[in-house]
Amino acid sequence: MTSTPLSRSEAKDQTRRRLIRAALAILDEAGEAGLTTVKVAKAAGIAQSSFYVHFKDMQDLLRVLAEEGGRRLRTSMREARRAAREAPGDLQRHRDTFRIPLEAICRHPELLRIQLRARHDPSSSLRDFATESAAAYREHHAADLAALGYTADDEHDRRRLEMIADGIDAATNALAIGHLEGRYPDLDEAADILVALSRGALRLLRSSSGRDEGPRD
Amino acid sequence: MTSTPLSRSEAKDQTRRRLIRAALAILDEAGEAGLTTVKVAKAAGIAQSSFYVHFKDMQDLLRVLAEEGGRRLRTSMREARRAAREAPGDLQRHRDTFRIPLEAICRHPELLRIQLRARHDPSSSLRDFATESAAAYREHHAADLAALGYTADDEHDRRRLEMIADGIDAATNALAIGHLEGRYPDLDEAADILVALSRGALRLLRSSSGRDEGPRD
DNA sequence: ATTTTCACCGATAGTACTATCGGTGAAAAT
DNA sequence: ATTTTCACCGATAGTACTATCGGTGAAAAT
Repeated sequence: MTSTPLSRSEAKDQTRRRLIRAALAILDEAGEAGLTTVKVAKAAGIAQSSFYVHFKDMQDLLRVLAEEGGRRLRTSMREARRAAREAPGDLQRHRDTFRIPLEAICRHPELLRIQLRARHDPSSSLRDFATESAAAYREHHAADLAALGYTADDEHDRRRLEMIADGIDAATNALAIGHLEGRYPDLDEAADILVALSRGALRLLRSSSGRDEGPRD
Repeated sequence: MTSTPLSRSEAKDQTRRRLIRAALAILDEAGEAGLTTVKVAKAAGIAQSSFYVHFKDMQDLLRVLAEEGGRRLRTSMREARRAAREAPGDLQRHRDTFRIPLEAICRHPELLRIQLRARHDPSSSLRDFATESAAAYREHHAADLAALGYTADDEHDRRRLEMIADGIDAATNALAIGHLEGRYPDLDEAADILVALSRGALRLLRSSSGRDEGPRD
């Protein structure tokens, strides 16, 4: 009701944000194939041709979405890891290590869905982004494990760490999606499963490392 | 050079198979968005309009591909489980339980890729098929675990079994894809990781079941 | 031998979308 | 007060694809 008189650049910026928000929603609901300048512009309340005032073409918008989404996800995950480090007990800490990423995914499920889809779609403009994003997350997870004291001495060990990180990440995504689909109502249960999975894998590393300096889990 | 004179129906059947084969290849290379009657017909060596002699529309072809792919995957997996049951030793048996599905995936990677893609793509005609397929595989895996003697008495236990199956399946897919991408050259290493992951999870079940009749792993 | 069937063809109308262009009015600059 | 800028508009040419239609010749049926 209190209509603020917007400057021209403020108004343009608002329109741009409306376009991005509309695009994310359409991407989530209709997929990349359903994302057209017609739909995005209409959902944002402007003419189709005005789309080009804000973006060079659809590819350009997708690039922006990828950056935006990547930034959001990275922020979520960074917070998750920080929170996990600061958590109190040992079991609770370990559980939180998985619970918090699960929650981060569930907070913006469309970002994961869009990434998972693009990851295996050769026609997707977001494919490279999704691939790099998955690699970064996997390698970061592996580095975390190495930092916890698990062996990463030679090529073979490092590859094992990476495979474990990869497997756990995939399981995390699968359980988060199951939760979103209503199959696993309790995220704590899901976190417990992930704790158990990772314990099994880490036991493998410790037992084969020869020296027993691996951390308690 | 010895040209067999084909009957009309034989020739039609060959054309149909060429269309299906071409469609699978295009689907794998260009995604569902790149799958058009123009490309499929051209790749199969017929006129675009002749596509409609064999299929009502693209949707119809996709339905056939889904059935075909599902049949192939089910056959692969059934063989895998049978072979795993018949394998000799205990460790080797357990490793094979995972190695064989990994190999099955790597034999027809396009089927997995197509399924993974469709699974999260709301615009995909194959989405329902992919969802059902994933559910069937997950539930079958969970039933296998239950048959091995792990508790599945109440709702909670059954859900845990399903989550474990879900997580392991996701990890299996992730490692198979990593292998195909050249990151994990040795499938045995990947199988070992999966064995370790599943051991951790199954330990969880046994320890909480109260009774110690769970199988050795 | 004659007729019928049908897999395939080229042409084409219809649909959906992209991206450009000239115009407009209000904000911003002068 | 006047000029310039520019976010947005409607119209439209261009592109890619779908799906139908009438025609053709060889296989199949009679």
